[in-house]
Amino acid sequence: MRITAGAKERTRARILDGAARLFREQGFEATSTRDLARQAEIAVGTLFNYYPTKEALGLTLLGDALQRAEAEWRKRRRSGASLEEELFGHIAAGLRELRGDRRFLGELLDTALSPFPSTPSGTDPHLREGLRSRHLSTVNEILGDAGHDTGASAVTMHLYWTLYLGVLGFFASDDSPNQEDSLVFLDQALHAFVATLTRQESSEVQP
Amino acid sequence: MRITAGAKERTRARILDGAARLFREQGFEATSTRDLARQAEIAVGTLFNYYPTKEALGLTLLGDALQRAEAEWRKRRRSGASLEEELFGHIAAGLRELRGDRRFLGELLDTALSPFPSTPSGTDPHLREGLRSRHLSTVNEILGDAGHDTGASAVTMHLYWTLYLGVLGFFASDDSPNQEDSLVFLDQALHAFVATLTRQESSEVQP
DNA sequence: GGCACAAAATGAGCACGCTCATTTTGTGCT
DNA sequence: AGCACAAAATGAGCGTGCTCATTTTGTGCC
Repeated sequence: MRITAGAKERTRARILDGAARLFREQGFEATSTRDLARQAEIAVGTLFNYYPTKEALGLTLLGDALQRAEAEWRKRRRSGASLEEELFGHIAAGLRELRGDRRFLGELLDTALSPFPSTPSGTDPHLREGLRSRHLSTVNEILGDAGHDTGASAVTMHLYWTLYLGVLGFFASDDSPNQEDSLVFLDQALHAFVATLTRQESSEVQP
Repeated sequence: MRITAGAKERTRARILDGAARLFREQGFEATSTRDLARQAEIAVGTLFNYYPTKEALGLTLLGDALQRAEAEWRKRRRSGASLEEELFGHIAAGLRELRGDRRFLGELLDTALSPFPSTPSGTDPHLREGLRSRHLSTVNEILGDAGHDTGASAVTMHLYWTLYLGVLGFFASDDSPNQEDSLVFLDQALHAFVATLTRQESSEVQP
């Protein structure tokens, strides 16, 4: 049972590594679950014993990358930055980490990361919601540090998430050598967000 | 040949009507192409002679609705409104028209209407780009009427489109009886857009 | 009516993501 | 070693969206 557990971990790693390779090389749609199974040297059925859907596998890869990015960002974080600069730093760290996965990031954005829980189809809501809430809780932390309301209204956080996904989408399709356009877009999106945020709060106080 | 052309139009109408019914009743994903063919009393192959993909059929339905909405909006339009009010009126007209299609609108947003031309998979880019450019050209018209730069930067228009899709997504998942929440979100999104727009333009003039 | 011929309709068949009844494997006990 | 038994692996098979070689239909001409 002990040794078996180790073997399971090794299989899981083989799946993850193989999927990362294939998704990067061929894209998400172009990689079939049969391909993924062959690459990990297992049967299709086994693949689905480890990850409930192909999408879940893709989202796991992205989620891992974003988690590494956040850890890195927390290490390098310095105090004294403005709200916009803080948000910029956090998001930019994520983009840096996702650089190699740009291609299939774009494909997953369209199918799996819609801003709203509407999608009645496949998409495991756990992973998507996990990504979303992990990101938003860090954003709330940043807002709090900058002296803003934490737990801003649901509508406001939806607006943030919409803009964040827009940034990711732009990033995924940005052909400029150093993703400079993405950073311009990010800057613009953040300004838009902060502008409405401050308007919300000032109109809250005076009736 | 004359009579045949009429028959083709009638078949096309049967497909469209049937699809509208089924998509509304069961949703987009839950309606199979076999269902669509049966409803129109044709074979699957024939269905694909009329529309290249199931998605194209869905997008045609949405596009038609938006076109009706725009015509209606132009009729009722009154001069003297602010930029934000104008944009609000235009978008709200679209939402009104799409009210009955909210359900499958949400499903299509996720798969077919991504803000960027990244999607390498199926999705006929013609229809998506058609929807996008038709909407954006009206927005540019409104911007021009309000004395702003027409043909704003690509980045700015991407920001607009991101926000617009966010509004549609929110709308599609808004359970409030009169979509009041959607209008709140729309208002907030538009304020965000106009705030960055005016910042862009003021920083353009003074170096 | 019969013929020629393009346009349109057809449905068997493909690859896909995913399922699930069956088989194989690894372990503890005797 | 042999047995019992749960956990894991397996791949044939299902319902998708979509294709394409073949058949059917509608028309103009004799």
